[in-house]
Amino acid sequence: MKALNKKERATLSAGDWEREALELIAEQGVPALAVEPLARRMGITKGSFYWHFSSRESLLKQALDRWEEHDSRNLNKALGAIDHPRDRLESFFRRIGKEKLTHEVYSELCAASGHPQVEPVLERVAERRMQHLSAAFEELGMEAVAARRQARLTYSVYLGFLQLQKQHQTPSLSSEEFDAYIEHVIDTLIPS
Amino acid sequence: MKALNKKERATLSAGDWEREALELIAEQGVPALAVEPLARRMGITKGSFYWHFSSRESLLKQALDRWEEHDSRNLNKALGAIDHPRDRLESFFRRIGKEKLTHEVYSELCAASGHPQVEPVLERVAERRMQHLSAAFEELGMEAVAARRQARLTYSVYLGFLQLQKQHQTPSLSSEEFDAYIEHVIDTLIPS
DNA sequence: AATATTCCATACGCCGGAGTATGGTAAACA
DNA sequence: TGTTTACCATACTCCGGCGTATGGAATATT
Repeated sequence: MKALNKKERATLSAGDWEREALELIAEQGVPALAVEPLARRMGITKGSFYWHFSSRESLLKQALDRWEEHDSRNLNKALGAIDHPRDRLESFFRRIGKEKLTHEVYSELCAASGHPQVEPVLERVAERRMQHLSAAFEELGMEAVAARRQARLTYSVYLGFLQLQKQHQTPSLSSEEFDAYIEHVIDTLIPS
Repeated sequence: MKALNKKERATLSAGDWEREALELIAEQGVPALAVEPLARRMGITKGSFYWHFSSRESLLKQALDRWEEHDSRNLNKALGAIDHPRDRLESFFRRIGKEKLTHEVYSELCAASGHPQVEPVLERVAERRMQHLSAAFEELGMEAVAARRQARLTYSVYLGFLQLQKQHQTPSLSSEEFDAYIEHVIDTLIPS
């Protein structure tokens, strides 16, 4: 009865709030991140929240920081281990299916790209990722400028896919049509 | 003094409200579409609004209808006149620079793709446009399934470009780099 | 054991937008 | 000219989120 597993903590930490905030963002978007609804969702009141955070803004900032760092580490871990650049690029697309929460959050952040807190995060993340893509294309023998263009194009495809996914206009992630599409995308964008 | 040009109408119509609503959406997004701010922006009070519309929801519906129809006519007018499918596809991308308001609205609609009123509009519009693209690719000799895939890919590039544009991570529309990028996109996506 | 600190609940005031009610004014109409 | 009718202003109520204040319970500290 008094055993506190990590689901029924006796007390909450700031990290708990941040994690829940990210889940809420993933589900309902940045504008839906409100203190009282979030508290209700956690079965608690905002009296707790304002002990851990000074404002809604500060929660958003912390949560975004956490997400960005997590995403950054993820990018290096996933792509840093792959030697051949072609495999790295391929993995970039195939990984859309995995890391669901992270991608959902990113998708919602894109939808809130006007928000002053969100904007700089989006810029840095996109820049980092395109840098990775660009480097891979250079390793495949492309000129710097051409590689950068190809990286932008490739990243656009990724962003467009996320958008179509939110509109339910994309084949199911577990269908053969999805695999065929990915195949097609890779063939089109990645030089052999 | 009593000459009523179309800027200083003696009285407002529902259409006026819809047009202003679309401009506001283009500037600040769907969530920013609120009755009182919109009224203030028009130098009037909401007493007028609730005479023309029953609710905020109904304004949004009407405005979206207007936009969708305008966009649909636009699509046919712009692409229907072009004979060769390659030119048609090329024009599809080059037209991003023109029709600024329409594209800005669309961009904001994409950002609000979760909204129940917006969702069906987005679905229909994307479907219509991809249909056009798909048809053009078929005319260029592709199989139906392949053309459809290529259309989805092409449209994803378009959507991704809009997203990057909102994040200010795209070359200026009037730069040579922009032209070069478009060129690159066309070369990559459109079979010669 | 007494005190202090940590964490949370409750109750407030403030603000901004939605929608309603009611009244006013000017143009159209009879 | 008197009276509708169309259009708009003003003044409300209601609601939901933000942030504050204050008090209570549990845990740690001395």
